[in-house]
Amino acid sequence: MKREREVYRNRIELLQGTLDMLVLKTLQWGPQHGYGITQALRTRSGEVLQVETGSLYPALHRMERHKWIAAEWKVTEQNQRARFYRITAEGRRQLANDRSRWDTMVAAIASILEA
Amino acid sequence: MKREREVYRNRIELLQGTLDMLVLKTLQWGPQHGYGITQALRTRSGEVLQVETGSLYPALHRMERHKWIAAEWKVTEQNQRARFYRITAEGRRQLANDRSRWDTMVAAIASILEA
DNA sequence: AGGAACAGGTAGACAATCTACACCCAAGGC
DNA sequence: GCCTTGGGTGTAGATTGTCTACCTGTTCCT
Repeated sequence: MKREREVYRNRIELLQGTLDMLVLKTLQWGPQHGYGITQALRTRSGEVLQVETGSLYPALHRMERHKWIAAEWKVTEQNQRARFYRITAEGRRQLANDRSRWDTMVAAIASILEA
Repeated sequence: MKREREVYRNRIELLQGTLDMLVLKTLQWGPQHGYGITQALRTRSGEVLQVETGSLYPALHRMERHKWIAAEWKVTEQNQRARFYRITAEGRRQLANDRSRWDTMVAAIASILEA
């Protein structure tokens, strides 16, 4: 287990399967590019969530294939080209689904931990 | 992704890495054998958490190797031989650690989802 | 004799994530 | 002109926990 490493870092590996939900949620705030998503998740979580590029980009491509998000090349405020993603209607459905599953699971775990 | 399956079942695959924590917590209520742990988690979570034997037994063996739990063959009330596990001091430390990480992550996710 | 429930277990596939790279561009300093 | 820093996208390969789908054996009840 990776958890045996001496230094614990707050990678989302602990919550495998929640990255998609987090990305979809981020895109609900407005279109964003990969780098921007990473930063948004980091700052909005109080520096807790660190998404690796090796996790993020495959996830974005996967979600694009599933048509949960749609992409477009644009130029950033820094005048750099970047791939902007926006959430689709299907993505919103997926997000609602993920959230409901997440809430159920967290409640279930809580009922165990607080027993 | 496994999540593409039509029927969603509440397997802990969604929260990969939390099984150890749940098992340790269960053992804090008292020594228990594998089959009993599965049932305890299922009933105490309101039938939400379904731990597969193919996940549980490898996890138990892993945790025994790490000395988080210790095992002993005994006979159940049903007069069947079973391997009873109890949590060790190291296991309690691990549990505290896991819990703290879990709480941090859940709070971080919540801060994203509720933004 | 047969079946349901109890109990432990494994082999092999799967898939998300991580580590560690590579590449390109823009802006600013010197 | 050159170099560094930060922005931005991406992949290959390894790791690893979990799942699916099996198997074995026992006890108890009818």
